[in-house]
Amino acid sequence: MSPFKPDIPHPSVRRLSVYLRQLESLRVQDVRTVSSQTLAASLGLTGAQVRKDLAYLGSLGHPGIGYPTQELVSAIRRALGIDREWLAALAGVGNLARALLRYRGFPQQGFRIVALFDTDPAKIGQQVEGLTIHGVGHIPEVIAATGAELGVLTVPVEGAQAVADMLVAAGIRGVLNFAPTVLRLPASVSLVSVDLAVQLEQLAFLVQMASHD
Amino acid sequence: MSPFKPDIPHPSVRRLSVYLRQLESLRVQDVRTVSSQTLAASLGLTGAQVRKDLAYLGSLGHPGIGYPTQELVSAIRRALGIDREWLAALAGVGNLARALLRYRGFPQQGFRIVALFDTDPAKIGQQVEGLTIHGVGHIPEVIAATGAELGVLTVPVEGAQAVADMLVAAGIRGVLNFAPTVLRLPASVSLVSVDLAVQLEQLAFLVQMASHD
DNA sequence: GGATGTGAACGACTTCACAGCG
DNA sequence: CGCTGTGAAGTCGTTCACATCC
Repeated sequence: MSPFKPDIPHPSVRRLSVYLRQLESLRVQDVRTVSSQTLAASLGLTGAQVRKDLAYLGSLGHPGIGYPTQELVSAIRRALGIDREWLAALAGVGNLARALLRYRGFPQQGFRIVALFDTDPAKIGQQVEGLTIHGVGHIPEVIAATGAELGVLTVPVEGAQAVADMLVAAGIRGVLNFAPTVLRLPASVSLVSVDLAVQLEQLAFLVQMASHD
Repeated sequence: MSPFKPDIPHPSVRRLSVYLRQLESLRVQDVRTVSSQTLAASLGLTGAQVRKDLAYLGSLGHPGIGYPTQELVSAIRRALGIDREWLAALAGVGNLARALLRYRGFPQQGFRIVALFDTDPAKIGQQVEGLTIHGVGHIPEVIAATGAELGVLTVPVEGAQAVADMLVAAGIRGVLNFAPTVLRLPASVSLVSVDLAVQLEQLAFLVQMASHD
C-alpha cells in the first residue's frame, strides 16, 4: 500500500514538525534554499542532526547548495501524513475547546474540526464557531455523518475514559487527549496526550535545577 | 545549597510527574502501599522502568512490600521542586489563558497564577477570575510586586518573542510557551514549549503509520 | 569551496537478570 | 517468598568525521 515507509524514529518525527513550522515562515520570506546549518542554527540544533532527520525523506539536498525550501515543505508534509485534510471531532466544549477552535494553526496545517460534543444539557444545541454541540449519546451518528477520523478530548478528567471509549466505538482512529489521566485504548487507535500540569512541573524542575548552580 | 542532587535524566523527570498523578489518585482511594509492578501496569510501563525512576529519589521501597504511597508522593514532589508554591504570570488573555486559569490541576500542584498581561487596550483593566489584566508596559512593576517566578505565554505567535523578552527582563526564571515559535531566551531562563499543532501532527503521523499495516 | 549523506564512535536510556532483604 | 535496587547487557538516538558531488 505505501510506496516506501522508512520508519522514521519518534524524535525525528517531532523535529520534522518543528522544521516544517520554520520552513513555512522562510518560504513566506521567499527563501528558496536552506542549508542544514542555517536551519539548525535557527532552532538551536546541530547541522548533523538536521541532515539525519531530513535524510529520512529521501535525498532532497544538493551538495554545495542546500535543500529547496518548497520541496522540503512538501516532503515533510507527506511524511507526516498531513498532505491532506484531517477531520476531527472535539469532545468537551470548555475554554480549552474554544481556544482550539479559534487556533489558526490547525486549519493552516489541514486539520478541520467538524463536530462538537458535550455532556452538559445546557450546552447541547448551542452553536460555537458555526458548529452545533451534540450530546455524547449522538457520537456514533455524528462521527459517521461527518467522517471525522480524529478525536480531541477536552473533557474533565472524570469523564475522559468514558468519552474516549465512545469515540473509539464510533470508529475514531486517533485521540488527542488533554485530560490529566492515562487513557486505555485499543492498540489500533493512536493516542497523543498533553498534560498541562506535567508541563508546568517540568518547568518547575528545570528552574529548581538552574538555581542549584 | 542542595542536600543532594542525583541528576535525574529527563525522561525520568517526565515520568515522575505521571507517577505523581497516578499515586495521588491511589492515595485518595486509601491505598497505603504500591509495588513497582502495579504502578507500571496501570501506566503501560515495565516494573524495572518504574524502579529505576524511583531509585533516583533514594531508597524508599521495602523489599517484599513495595513503596509507601504517601512517602512516594512527598519524595516526588520534593524532587520535582513542587513541594512549595510557585507563582506564575500569564501573558495573553485569550481562550487558552481562560482555560488555564480555571484548570484545577494547577492550584492542586501548587501553581498559582497571580498576574495577567495583554496588549489589547480593550482587555486591559478588565477582571478575569479575580485578577486585573495589565498592559505589557507594566510587566516590570507587576512581576516585582507579585513575586511571580514563572511566565506562561499564551499570546499570538507574532508577539511571543517580544513579550518573552519583557518577562525575562522583569526577572522571570522560567517560561511555559504555547506560541508556535522557537523562543530565544538567555540560558539562565528555563523554557518548556507546547505546540498544539505539533501534537496534532504527531497524531496524524501515528494514525497514518497504523494504516500502512 | 560548500554542503550533503552516512558509516562509525559515542552517549543516553531501557531492559534484563539477579543478589539481597524483610 | 515477594519485591526492591542495581550492575551488566542491549537498544536507540546523537555526534563526529569524511568521502562525495555540484
